Amino acid sequence: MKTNGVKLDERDLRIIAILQREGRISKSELARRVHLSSTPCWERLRQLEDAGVIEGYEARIALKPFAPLAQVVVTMELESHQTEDFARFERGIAAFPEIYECDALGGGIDYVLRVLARDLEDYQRIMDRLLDAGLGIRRYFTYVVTKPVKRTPPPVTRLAEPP
Amino acid sequence: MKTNGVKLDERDLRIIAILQREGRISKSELARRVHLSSTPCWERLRQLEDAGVIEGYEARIALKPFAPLAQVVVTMELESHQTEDFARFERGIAAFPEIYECDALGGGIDYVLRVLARDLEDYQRIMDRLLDAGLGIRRYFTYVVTKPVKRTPPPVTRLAEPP
DNA sequence: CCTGAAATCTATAGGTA
DNA sequence: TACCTATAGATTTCAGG
Repeated sequence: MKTNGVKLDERDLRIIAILQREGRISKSELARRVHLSSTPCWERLRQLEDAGVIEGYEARIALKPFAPLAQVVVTMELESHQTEDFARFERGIAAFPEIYECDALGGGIDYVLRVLARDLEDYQRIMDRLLDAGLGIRRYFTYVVTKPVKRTPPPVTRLAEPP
Repeated sequence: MKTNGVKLDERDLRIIAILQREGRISKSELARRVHLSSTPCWERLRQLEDAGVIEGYEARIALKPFAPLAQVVVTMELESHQTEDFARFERGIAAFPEIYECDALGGGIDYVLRVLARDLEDYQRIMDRLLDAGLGIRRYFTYVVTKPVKRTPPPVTRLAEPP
């Protein structure tokens, strides 16, 4: 994947903004929206995909039909902060499909994770397994999601706009 | 949107799992993968969309090409916890496109947000505007994302599997 | 960046178990 | 009800200007 030196012009940004919200729009409709005929639009799209700017496409699935469920935000602190400690932890959580998001943070918390479980008992079982996995976790805090409030695609195209 | 009383069988779950990772797969290829001819597969897909199980489709965009940028996780506590206080806050953040995720939490933190900014100065300007918006914010903590570690679609289909 | 056209896909009609 | 085949029309992809 090569993403350096990619020049994104207005049209590329518009293509990106549209696909962030309508990932399954037809290519001909997309071309219409950005005022191009289908070939050049298609070529831009292919380049954006090949360059890794567009990483992939995902269906967004409602959680409601899968209820009951527990969506949990977890903050974590490691015992020790050597490079290898972080690496071990990060390798470790890869093996937990229930942990579907994880970011390393600066500022007093080492990691924030998201866990999807059937209920809190299931969540606790997952965490017990995680703690038993020897990943050097010092402590963690559990916050159950009580209500999803807002969710949009990351507003990346704003970053390219004038302040 | 009606999502109650939706019965999801093995094939629906398989369709969902595939579309979570390959949102732009063609319907004929999808049918092949779930061992159906295109018509019944197409009908299932339409029902999943109409029932709101599939909420939409999104392109996943790499952040790297938009660097420099600052991705920030923010935890928030409100001054007061009446229904109207939460409602005002939630209405308020809707007006901030830079805040692209927000969940209400149980357990000592009221909300966790994600903010995408150009840099930390830009982030601070956004937070200043937010604090000036009169949303009843008592205090907040800032955690800069130093490294995205893991990200998969929410593993919803696991919820329907036997423990 | 365009046109044009073959290959492929989509959406529907009509039929079987 | 759930699946199948067949097919017209739309879309995608690519060659050539």
